[in-house]
Amino acid sequence: MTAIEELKGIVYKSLKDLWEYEVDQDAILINETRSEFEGDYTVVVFPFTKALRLPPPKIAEMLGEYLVEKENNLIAFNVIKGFLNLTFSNDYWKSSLSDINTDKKYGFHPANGKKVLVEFSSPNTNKPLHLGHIRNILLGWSSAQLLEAAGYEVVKAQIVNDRGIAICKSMLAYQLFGNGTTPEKSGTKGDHLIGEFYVKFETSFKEEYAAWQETAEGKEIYEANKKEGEEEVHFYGRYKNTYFNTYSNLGLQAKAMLLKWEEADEETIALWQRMNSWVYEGFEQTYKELGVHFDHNYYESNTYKLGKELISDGLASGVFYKKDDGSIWADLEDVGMDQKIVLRSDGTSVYMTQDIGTAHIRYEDHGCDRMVYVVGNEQDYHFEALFEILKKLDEPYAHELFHLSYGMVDLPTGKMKSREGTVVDADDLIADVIEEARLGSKSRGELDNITKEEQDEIFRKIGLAALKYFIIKVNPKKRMTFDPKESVDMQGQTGPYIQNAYVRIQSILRKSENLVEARDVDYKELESIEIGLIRKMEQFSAIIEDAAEKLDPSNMANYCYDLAKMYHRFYHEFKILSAESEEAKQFRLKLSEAVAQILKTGMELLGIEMPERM
RNA sequence: GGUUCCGUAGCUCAGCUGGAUAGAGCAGCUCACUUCUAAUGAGCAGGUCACAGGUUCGAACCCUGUCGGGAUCACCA
Repeated sequence: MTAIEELKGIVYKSLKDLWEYEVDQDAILINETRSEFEGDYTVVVFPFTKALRLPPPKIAEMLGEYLVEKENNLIAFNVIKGFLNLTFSNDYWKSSLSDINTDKKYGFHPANGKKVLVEFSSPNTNKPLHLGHIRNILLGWSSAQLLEAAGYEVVKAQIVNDRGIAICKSMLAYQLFGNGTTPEKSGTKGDHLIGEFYVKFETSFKEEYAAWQETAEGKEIYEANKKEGEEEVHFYGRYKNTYFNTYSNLGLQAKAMLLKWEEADEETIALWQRMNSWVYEGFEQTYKELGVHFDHNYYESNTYKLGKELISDGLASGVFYKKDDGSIWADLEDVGMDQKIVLRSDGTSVYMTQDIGTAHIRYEDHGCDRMVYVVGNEQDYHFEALFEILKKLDEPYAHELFHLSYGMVDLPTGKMKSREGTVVDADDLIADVIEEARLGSKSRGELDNITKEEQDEIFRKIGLAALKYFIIKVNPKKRMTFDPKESVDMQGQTGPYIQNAYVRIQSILRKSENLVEARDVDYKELESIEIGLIRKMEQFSAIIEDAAEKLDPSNMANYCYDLAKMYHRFYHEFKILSAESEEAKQFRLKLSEAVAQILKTGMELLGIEMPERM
């Protein structure tokens, strides 16, 4: 229970005692008192005026008197208009600080007996991870951590899109141009190697298409199918898919390969497994660098058939209907959407088919009360439809599904486009920020007398903190601009800034000894910033709850920054080891220790590690 | 065009279920290291919260409309 919640209960009871007024709990609003006023917490009494038929200042005055008289922890109040500012006793703050010091899991919520599955990352196996995946992974990971801290049992899952035409393109290009190379032979990370062949396919296809456009057949098609006044460039751009499916030699081969794959052709499967295994090795390395892992991997190649059974069940029970051409559809018009295809006329599965099957099997595997899908907002409509379909299918978990929909990541130069080669590669980005951290640290010389291994570990922590914080601090649902220059910044509102507050505290704690419990320290006159820090820390639990509930880690990121900022200011203004008295020193050491603890646990929930020095 | 998300300082972002004079960082200009880590702190400057109405004691926040931007509306994922 947080201080504010506790206070709410007291106000509720007081209103009843004083005026026999049973207020709606939600109507009680309590904030931290703004710094320009005297007091710690502020009760807003405007909402009570109507029921009590008294002017706001009068209510505040009476309530204030009553509270101060009744509550030992409250020692003073003042009223400004409809705001009742309450001041707490020093003993209260010291005891609150001790509560933090003695509970390593301060702010974490007890288990609530519910299980939630969080799906994130969900890569395709035909190319390496990029900046967009990083936002996804960081959001998924930190949301999972926050949910766990909020009392849930959490399963972290990814669905690997390991089959389909895309991977066949890479496979074909490898057969045609690969000369039997491997990650070892080429010295290229597995996922990057496969990505190269994917690109190779695309460029070859483009050449083939361009040549075809010059042929008699190409011209003929253009003349016959162009729209009124349509230029060649525009027409051929639009026609690309049709060309791939009907005329392209490479397209034909890729599709043949997909067919062979579906027929479980031995040679094709062997190649597919071999190439995918390279990709997984590559992904694994990137995940490790990012400090994330999964409890359960699902593979599209294993689950895509499961959906089909559910579709035929749904067809039998009238949830779906079949068109004349054999394709199967869901009618969602009763919930304000349109018709959605769930199975192609040739009986092969679409994205939706697979997702229906995956949701089902996950529930069978884990019995989750909830499932969270971390997927970009370009798929908002798809998930809305999926959730509706699962409801119609009467799936038991269907009402507890959430799409953590996040905005695209733009570059200062505009959108990331793989076709234009403006995609920021995840591994490159990680290497860059670590290098930047190394340069910054070297110029400071603070780490000169520790081993190279220890240094490297610290550079990694600092660099990744910069990168991760830069992305996580932004509200997930917002589209964000990723400026590579700013992402390696280590000053101001950044990960390293927060780490620095922690490191400063560790440095002090290394030089101190014999810490005494804060509540036993005979320290009388707490500074307002000292109280401010404790007040801030008291919110930690509420921030965890809020961030978990809203699936919004940026909440926690901003909180950690606020706390670090306040500590930096405190650090500058007051001496700790050479404080004016032994009592002040003891108190401030405990205060610093608590701040370090909250910063560390808070940042860990975001997947950001703290170095002991920097 | 339908649906949906967004619009806050030059730039990147906070701003709680509506609460006191809208906050940070970056960039710019000052200042503070013989001192517990200056990856820091203090200060200056910077705003028609896209616009117009409405709801109310009170609106950046809620409602309606307008303008601007993104996404989506595939037998793609």
